[in-house]
Amino acid sequence: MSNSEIAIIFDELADMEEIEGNRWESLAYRKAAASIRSLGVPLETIYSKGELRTIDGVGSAIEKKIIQFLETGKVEKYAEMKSRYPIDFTGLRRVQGLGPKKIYALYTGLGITGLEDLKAAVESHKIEKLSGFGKKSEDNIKRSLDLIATRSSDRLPLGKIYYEVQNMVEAMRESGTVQRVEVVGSIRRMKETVGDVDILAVSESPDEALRSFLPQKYVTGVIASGPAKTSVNLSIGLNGDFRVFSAESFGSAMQYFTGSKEHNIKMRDLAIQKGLKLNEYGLFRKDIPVAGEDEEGIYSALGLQYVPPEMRENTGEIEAAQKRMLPQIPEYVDILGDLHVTVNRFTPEIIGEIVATARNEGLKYAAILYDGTWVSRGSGADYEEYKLMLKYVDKLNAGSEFRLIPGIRMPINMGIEQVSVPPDTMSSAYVVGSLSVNGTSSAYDLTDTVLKSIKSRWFRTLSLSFTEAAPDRSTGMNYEEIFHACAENGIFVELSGNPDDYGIHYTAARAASSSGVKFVLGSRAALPGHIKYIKLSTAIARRAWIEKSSIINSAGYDRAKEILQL
DNA sequence: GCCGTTTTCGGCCCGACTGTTTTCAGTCG
Repeated sequence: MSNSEIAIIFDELADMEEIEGNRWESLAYRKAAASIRSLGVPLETIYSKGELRTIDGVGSAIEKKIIQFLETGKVEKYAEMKSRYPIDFTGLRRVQGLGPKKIYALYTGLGITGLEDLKAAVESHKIEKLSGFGKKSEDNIKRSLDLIATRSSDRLPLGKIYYEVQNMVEAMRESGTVQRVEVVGSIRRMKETVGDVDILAVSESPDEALRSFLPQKYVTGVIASGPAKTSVNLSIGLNGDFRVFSAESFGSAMQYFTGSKEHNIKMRDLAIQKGLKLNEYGLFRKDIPVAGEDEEGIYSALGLQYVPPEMRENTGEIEAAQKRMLPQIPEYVDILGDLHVTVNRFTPEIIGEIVATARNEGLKYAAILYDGTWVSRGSGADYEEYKLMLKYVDKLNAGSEFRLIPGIRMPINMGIEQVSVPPDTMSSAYVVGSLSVNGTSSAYDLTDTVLKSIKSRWFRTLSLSFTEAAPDRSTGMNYEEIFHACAENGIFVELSGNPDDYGIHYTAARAASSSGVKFVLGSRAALPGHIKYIKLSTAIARRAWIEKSSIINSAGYDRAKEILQL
């Protein structure tokens, strides 16, 4: 029973209430669903502490439904409504342009209950004859269905598109037809998954700008085009929204389109309380602009500390900013080293490439982790190679400002008792204990394995990775207990934003910050070219509200070595 | 259905765009 399961139930309740015209109930369910999705802890845990009502958007009625779900696996009201609307809302809402009302119209008019029915109706051209729909609607539905068929999720991992989007924006800047271009939306917030690409530009002639500055090589189709906005299909597999604003409004436009939606609702509410009005064009008293040119001015005019984009999820950041108590999260330039670069084979060429790439990323040091599974095989060849690597690193470090920290990565389900190398090798190397969670083991077993290994203290840093790309890594593992054990035993926890290898979710990391645990950031680069993912790892720390002082890599090489006890 | 530093009742973000029902509802962010 995961949080996302119950979030889906509330989202569908929202859809059904909307069909029945109960707008506010719908809004309430929608809000509760979003809140539950952004929790870092299982609802069970919150329930067992009797704290369900502390969740934003959960009142007495929704609390009852959550309890009912946790205790019986069902929600009565949902079952009752669903019997009247036997429709796969979750599936059908993936289709662009279909909301609750249109889905209901498709159901009553054509008996469509899911994506399969919809596809059949499109193929037999029944949609265009349906009242409220037309030829264009049918074409749009068909296009969206084709897109859905090519992928399992409507969102892509940030790391899979981040760097291409940067290139695209760079091309726009070079086009010279606009004065300024910025990426906003979930990419600016560095959300783990991205549903679309939002880009803003400054130009005095918006019409012309919208026509001319889109780099053709990235655009595969146009969805909508108005005087202030153009929506397109991008070659990277997502839709892109481009908007043009004047310089006076650019800050408020950035603020508005960076989101999140929930953060903005709270911001507007705050503005109203102060007798102001906030929209994408500025912050106004009556109709006189108070702020809007830059984001800082808007936050400041509302009596808030500046909130970094990564924290804008309405999970307490506005309240903290009012009290000027936002944590000191690290800036991207504060991270001086990458503490997880994978080395499967040692050659001077590979090491040279790692050093060159890391320097290029602005780093001062990197930990190169040799795959330690050779230990269990007890074979000598790899151990000899590892020793060669140590010697080579010593030589390299002596003559360079850039430093390497040699280390070993060991699977943690392989205890220290199986380690057959001399103990001094283990104690002099930076040892990372890793566990890859594939979703087949039970949550209890996993928690137990991890706790046991933490207590045996044979590694310095815990590195968890997940082959399941579930958005909340809802394995049911007891992160709270794991992080507390880490803090108690002086073990660090690794955060990684590598898109090929899901690390600990930011919500789990944030929930753990009260345990006092310290964090290590790593790119988990398997190839030198992936060292750039250290930026995505930093983003996770920022989203998790982790203080710069709790991150080992924000220290320089000498201090970091000291902390790692090397 | 939720929520409260003017409220326990009466509000609840708001503007852009599309397509179709020729004046606006539905969807999106």
